[in-house]
Amino acid sequence: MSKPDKKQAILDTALTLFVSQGFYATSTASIAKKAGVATGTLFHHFPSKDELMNHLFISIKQEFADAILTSVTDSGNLKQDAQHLWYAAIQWAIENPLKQEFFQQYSMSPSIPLEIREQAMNSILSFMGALMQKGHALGLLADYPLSLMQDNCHGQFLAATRYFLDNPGKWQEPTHKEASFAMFWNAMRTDNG
Amino acid sequence: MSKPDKKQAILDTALTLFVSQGFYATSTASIAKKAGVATGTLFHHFPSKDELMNHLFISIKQEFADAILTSVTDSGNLKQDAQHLWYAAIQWAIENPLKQEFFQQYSMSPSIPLEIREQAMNSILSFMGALMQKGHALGLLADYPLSLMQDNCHGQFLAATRYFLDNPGKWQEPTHKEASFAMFWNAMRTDNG
Amino acid sequence: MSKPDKKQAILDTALTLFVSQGFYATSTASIAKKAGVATGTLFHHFPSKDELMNHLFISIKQEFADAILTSVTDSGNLKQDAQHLWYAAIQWAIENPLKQEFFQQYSMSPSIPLEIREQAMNSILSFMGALMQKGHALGLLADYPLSLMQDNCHGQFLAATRYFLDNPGKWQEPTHKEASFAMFWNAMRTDNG
Amino acid sequence: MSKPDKKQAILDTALTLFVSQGFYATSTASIAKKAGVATGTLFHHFPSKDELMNHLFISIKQEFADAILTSVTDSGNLKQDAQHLWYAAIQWAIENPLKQEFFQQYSMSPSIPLEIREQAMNSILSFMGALMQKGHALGLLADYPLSLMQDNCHGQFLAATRYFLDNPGKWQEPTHKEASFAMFWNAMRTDNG
DNA sequence: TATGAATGAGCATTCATTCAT
DNA sequence: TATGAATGAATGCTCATTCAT
Repeated sequence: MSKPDKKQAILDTALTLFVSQGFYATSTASIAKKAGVATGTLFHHFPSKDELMNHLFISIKQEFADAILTSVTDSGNLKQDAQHLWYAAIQWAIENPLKQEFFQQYSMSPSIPLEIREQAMNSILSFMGALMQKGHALGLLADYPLSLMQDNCHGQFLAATRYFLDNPGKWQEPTHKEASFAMFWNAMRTDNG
Repeated sequence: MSKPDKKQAILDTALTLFVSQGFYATSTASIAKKAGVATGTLFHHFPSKDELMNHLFISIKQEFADAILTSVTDSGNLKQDAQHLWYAAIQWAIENPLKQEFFQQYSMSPSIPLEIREQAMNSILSFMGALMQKGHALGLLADYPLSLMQDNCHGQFLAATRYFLDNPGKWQEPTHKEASFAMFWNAMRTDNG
Repeated sequence: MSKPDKKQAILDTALTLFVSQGFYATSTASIAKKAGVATGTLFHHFPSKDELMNHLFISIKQEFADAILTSVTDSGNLKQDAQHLWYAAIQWAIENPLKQEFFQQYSMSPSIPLEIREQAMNSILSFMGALMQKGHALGLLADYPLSLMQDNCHGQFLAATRYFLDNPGKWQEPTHKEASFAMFWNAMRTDNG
Repeated sequence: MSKPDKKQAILDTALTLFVSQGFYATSTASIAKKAGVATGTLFHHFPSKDELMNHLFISIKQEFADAILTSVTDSGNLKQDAQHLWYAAIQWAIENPLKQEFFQQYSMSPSIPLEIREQAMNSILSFMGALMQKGHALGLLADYPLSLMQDNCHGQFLAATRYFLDNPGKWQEPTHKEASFAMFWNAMRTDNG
């Protein structure tokens, strides 16, 4: 308690402020102040404001990836596995609203170098890609171009989390929860799926 | 008479620079210089950099809304009408890549006041809402919560344009074009749809 | 009425704004706007903002000088003549509060070139000087250094108008009115005065 | 340890430049440059140019108030005490010509918020008020309205310092020095005074 | 590791003034 | 005489970053 890990305090504060005010509207001085450290301290831990941002982006993406990877199941029923994953992903978003908001805001923003953003996306999407190919092979998923499907998948995920973030409580209602997965699954399945 | 229309030059340049460098990384001086006007001229036409941004956002949204409204058909076949609209929307995005990119970047960005963003979104989404209710009534569209469907719709649209913008040429290939609509439609249809 | 003399409108507006906001805080654009003319029009009538200010300063001083000169009497009783003048001067200030305020603010301000200010002061003070010498000669006024007396005179005048401007209504009360002259006169008189 | 006291350098330079060029004609850049610090340093110590000005105004007023309060005597002879004070006040002005000039220029200027100016004036004038009431009680001072007397007092003080500042050397001449007090005293005394 | 005063390039914005109509 | 769009130098202020302690 006497040493509340200043580095972590900086990261937490930066996350909050970047989300609520935007990257450019948040000065390093304000982060330091709100985190209870001196301005110089921020630069001891992160070489620059940009690096702080990148660090945040990468570690949040990693946290998310870890969370859903843990939830991967292999029941032999692809649809059930997909549903399990879909729910786990949205669950994470709802439990980590700040981080999800961060993701929504900065996944497409020029505030983060394209290289970093792509790296983060790929590690998640490639994982989805594997699942899709499995679905193709089983004849459960339609034979659409793979990367189109990935982008669609990502788009639906962002839309769903946006919806449940903006309408807290709806996630508890099975109607809404199940509808979100139904749309996701129907978009890609074949008539067999 | 010569009407060099400096105001339009400023808007065009701002659009290009905001998209390629981001809002904050683009100085008003650089906009003026590239547009061939004096710095003061920018502020003669727009009270502030923020207002210039808002003006851009609102007018581009309007342009888009106008473009798809023109494409509305009523053939008696809802699916065909929806397809027509879907293609028209993506067509517009492909023909106006800069404006579409602008939309992708700033639809969720704190660089634009929430109020302005919501206003822009609503005018488009409410229009989709009407179509969906019609689909519900005809038993063609699944009975999911309306605003969840709207968000999903928007998410798929963003994903599709992202895909076709990043992969120019794919739009010419019927496979991709049709697949994009198929996913969109299947996400929402009933077994009758 | 159809031609409300734009030049005069500019002067009137400038006076009001210079007094209420200060010279530097008043833009030529705001003067023009409030006067109901175009920005260019101001510069047709006055070569520059500074010249407009100088014009204002000189003409107001002239107006004041004219007003008190008109009130000069020669009753053979110097004290009565002085009182008459003192009352006339303060009366003018009370009837022209905007112009008096202008004087208070700019008589010492670097917003107006020293040369202009001195010229304006001298024409009034030299007139006072003549009166004082007369008083000396008659043995009614003390034999203090002349320019010290002039400065004192000016200082008391500014203080008195400040007081009556800040406390409107007091001028109607003989106690206050007479006290103001009494102080003025007693400051300079001899025991015979 | 070397303590270059940059803050003081900024204050000193600002005082000099505000007096010689005026507040608006003095850029923050020029203050910083002449003070030998970076532009940012000025804003590190003062949140804005206006606050720098206010700080200057308030601290100079305080310095003056301190100086004359130190000179207060109570000999039992009110006139002598008043003379002592009058001389001390003018003495301070002559020893601090820059600060006195600053006072003359900005005591009535809209460059400083009315609130700040009044606060500064009151702390000094209320002190004078106490003396005057004592004079009334003793029958030495005329029974004029108190605030009229205060304003008169202030006006004579400004006029006197103006005179001795513009005519350096005269302060050494007893004639002038004594005349300045005589006018001041006679303006307010009764025949007993 | 931590501090915070100091830096100075960079930015949005203002505004007196000009000039083609 | 009147207009108001256009100009661009000048200004107050911000902020990421450095460094002596």
